[in-house]
Amino acid sequence: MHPYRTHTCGELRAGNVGETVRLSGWVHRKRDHGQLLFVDLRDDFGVTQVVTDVSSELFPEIERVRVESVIKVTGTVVKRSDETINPRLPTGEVELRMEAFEVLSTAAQVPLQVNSDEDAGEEVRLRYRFLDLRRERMHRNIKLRSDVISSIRRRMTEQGFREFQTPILTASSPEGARDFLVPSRLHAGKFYALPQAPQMFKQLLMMAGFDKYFQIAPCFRDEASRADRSPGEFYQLDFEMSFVTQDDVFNAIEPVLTDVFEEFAGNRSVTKPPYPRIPYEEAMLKYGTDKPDLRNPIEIAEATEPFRNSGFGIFAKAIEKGAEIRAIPAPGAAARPRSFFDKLNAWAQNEGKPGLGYIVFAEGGEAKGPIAKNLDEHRLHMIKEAADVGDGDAVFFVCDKKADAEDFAGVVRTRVGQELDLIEKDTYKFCWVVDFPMYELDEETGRIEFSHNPFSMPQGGLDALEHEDPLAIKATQYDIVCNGIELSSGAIRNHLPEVMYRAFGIVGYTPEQVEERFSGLLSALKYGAPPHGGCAPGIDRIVMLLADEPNIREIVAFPMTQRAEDLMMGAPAEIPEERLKELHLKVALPPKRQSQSGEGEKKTAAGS
RNA sequence: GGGGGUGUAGCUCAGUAGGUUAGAGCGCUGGCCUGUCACGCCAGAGGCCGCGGGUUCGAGUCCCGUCACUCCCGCCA
Repeated sequence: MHPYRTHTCGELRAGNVGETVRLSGWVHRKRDHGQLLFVDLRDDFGVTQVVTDVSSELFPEIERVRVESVIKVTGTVVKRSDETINPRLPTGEVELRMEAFEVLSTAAQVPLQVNSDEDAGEEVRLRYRFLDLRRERMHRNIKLRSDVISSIRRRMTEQGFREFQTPILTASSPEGARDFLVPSRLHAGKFYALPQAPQMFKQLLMMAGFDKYFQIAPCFRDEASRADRSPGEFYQLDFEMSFVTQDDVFNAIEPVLTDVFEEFAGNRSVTKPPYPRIPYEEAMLKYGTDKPDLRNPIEIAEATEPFRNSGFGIFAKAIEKGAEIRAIPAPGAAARPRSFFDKLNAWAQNEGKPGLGYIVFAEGGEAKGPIAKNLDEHRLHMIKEAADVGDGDAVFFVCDKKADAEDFAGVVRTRVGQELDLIEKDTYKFCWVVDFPMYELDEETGRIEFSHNPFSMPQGGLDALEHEDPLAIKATQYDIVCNGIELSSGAIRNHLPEVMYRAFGIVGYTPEQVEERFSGLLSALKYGAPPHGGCAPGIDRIVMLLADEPNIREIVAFPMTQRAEDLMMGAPAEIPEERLKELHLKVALPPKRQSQSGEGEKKTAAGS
């Protein structure tokens, strides 16, 4: 017999009755009746009930075993009597009558209850992550993550993509987020950087003639975290393809995403290819964001004209000064009481806005509300047309400078959708946002900057860069959005050095500076580069959506805290003076923080 | 860098208007219990009320500072 187990804890069925078997696992729960004792034995695969009573000489011994200890049990599989079958357990038709047992590892009193759904504090969960991960929900999430990644790998390979590794120790990238730096022992005063993404390397693989690349790529960025953005590191399904148009990229990834989502979505529906493609400008107008949540059916409308020179002075004057009006339809809201509109108005004021104007189009055809009486029939009709509403609906209005009006209209759209319970449930709605602007104006400096990825191919190429208003030029760049969450950014890359020089010239780089900063990429472009493009959907966010978790830590096995500390391993940590010396480093702490590390606050699980 | 929330027993939380000895559930320890599956019943131990300062006759409670966890803004090409 195997020294640890003949079966797993999720395996035994009525068909095994009579067999002598051995199980190993954690003591999930104990029910001690004094003369009779049950142990729920748990492993990765399930739970099996073990039973013994006072007739066994081992009885006093197993009574003393604490939960979460690891034991091995040998015994006979017996059928449970009809009234003692547990239908909630796959193994619930049988139980293991204990004949021998051995404690393989004893557990101290646990700082969080593994066998309970009760929420535990974040700090305790992270400090004792190995216990937290034993709990059912986390265990399920991490297994889901593993399965999702396997499925993605298989599907990408089936699509003709080949998986590559790219360096972890690389050079600092001059654009974008803050890098994590690694000091070099061999090169005094020099540093490696951890990659923010394998962007350059995947492009270089294209230039090396590998047709289709992908990687479940670790990415490192030293930026602040959010609920949907883990501090420090995260993973992308990074892929790139040669000789492709934007449509080819979409056609390659859409079936992978839809199939992966359908595989793990349970009874939730998933957008089928082709996904809707929404130009950036349209997304900002209709949804007030560049990551529209299409589960919300409300579409914002432009409604400046009906208010121009109208009797509603506040809006009319603002329009004179360049403001625009956005109308947010509220289908069916005419039946709502006055308090509904007052509540939303108060909410808007709480958000720092002057208020939230509205018109109610009552069932009888009458237009009500503080704004309506200032507008004539014709203007009211124009609003109905623009916002595509009829009697029984209401419309909210936002009036501000274009960008601010768009932004807040988007917030109102979400809020109204929630209030009216219009958000579709149990569905994954994908779309592409396309035609991002290549450049934008920095409001503070008045200078033109890249608005997203500087290595995207500008639409219209060199000709557009030379002859068009930079702010009107679109990039061949696109985002995948699912349920209002940005999964990915991608682009058809700029593979032409002369276009690169020109594109960077517009934001003020001399050709020499471009040469200096991107020498690796540029030199590769000069020896025959295929037109290429790709994308990099975030693995963590995909798993988050599939696991239906609101926080990214719930689908990462060993996440750091919001302030990018690992409470279990105690990272980051100070290092001994000799190591600093070896690395040619001197630490110069800011004066204020110099001696704040004591206080016993840094204890780790291992040390306590 | 800025704003909000939280911090009380091993864990999750309650704690009234600033007033006697700070409570509950789970866990833990001991006792009883032969069909439970969140077993049940009885008893007990367990507290730097995050930390430091202040106001007050008196602070878990009010004020100031600080630390930790967290959410948001900035940031994330």
